[in-house]
Amino acid sequence: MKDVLSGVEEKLRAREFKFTTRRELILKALLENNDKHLSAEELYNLVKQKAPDMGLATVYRALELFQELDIINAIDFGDGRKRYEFGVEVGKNHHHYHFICTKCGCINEVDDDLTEDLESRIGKKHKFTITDHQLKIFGICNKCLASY
Amino acid sequence: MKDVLSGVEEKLRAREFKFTTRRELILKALLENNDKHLSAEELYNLVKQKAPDMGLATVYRALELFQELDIINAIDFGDGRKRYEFGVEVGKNHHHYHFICTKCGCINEVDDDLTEDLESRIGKKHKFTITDHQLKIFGICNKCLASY
DNA sequence: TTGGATGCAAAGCCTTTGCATACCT
DNA sequence: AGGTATGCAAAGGCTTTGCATCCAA
Repeated sequence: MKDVLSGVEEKLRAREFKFTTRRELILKALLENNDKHLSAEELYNLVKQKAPDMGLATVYRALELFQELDIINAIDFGDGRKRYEFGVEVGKNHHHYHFICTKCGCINEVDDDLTEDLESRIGKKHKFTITDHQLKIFGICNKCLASY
Repeated sequence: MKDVLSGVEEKLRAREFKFTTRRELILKALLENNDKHLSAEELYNLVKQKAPDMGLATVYRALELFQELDIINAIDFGDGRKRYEFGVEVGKNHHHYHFICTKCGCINEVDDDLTEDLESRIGKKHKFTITDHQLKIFGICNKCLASY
């Protein structure tokens, strides 16, 4: 976690952005909830507990900046808002996918090397220059299945 | 194309929805641009040429209905609006993915059986009940590569 | 000190909704 | 005839932006 923080700090400074208290708070909240795929507003509510005068716009601006620096990615799970997760460079397993229950809407992140060579095979076959991929699996989660 | 139209008509009638002229026009425009991943507004502009008094709300309502009947799927390519493509039941190759150029934003749909057994392997491994999947590949398209 | 960062409120953009009217069955 | 479908305009929800103020370097 410390590594990530100082890594981001470096990245910011390298492009003459400032490593402010607000940005650090936002980053920490993201780190502590890495698995939850927070939306901007959820993140805002979390950070507001530690900095009650935080503005929602600041959260949006920080998220935009972090995306630009390839620190986080935005994903749309179909609920009309963007959700965020850390990118490959920040220790996120590149080979994971999201299992989305179409019944209750829950999102499970799964690490699985089944997708490991998919990207390279696709790259070779089609001569694409691939930088990343994103896989969503839709279905019914075990909890919902059990409640039938 | 005729098959799809009458198939949808059946689906609508089965649930006591009406197969109206407007819905048919919208469906046809979707079919004729199957590969373009139209947004609601793009679709609206197309259909408006044939029915100038068409309202944007009608397009949205038709798209919502078609989704509910599993005729089309909504996808977010990161440009802040939903885009639509036909679902598996309407002749769409289940094993395709989208290649999205992070430089120019172009979207290429690729049919490729490399993903064919991925779903079933994941299903077996994790005991999920899978109904569908969605794969996005990000990178630089050939056109952008060439212009460096 | 100085330009970027932030809070607040307003504006933007895509999408949904209410209501009166028009249309399909 | 009766209820669904539609057009129009207003409202909603998420996100971005303008501006004055504040803060990191």
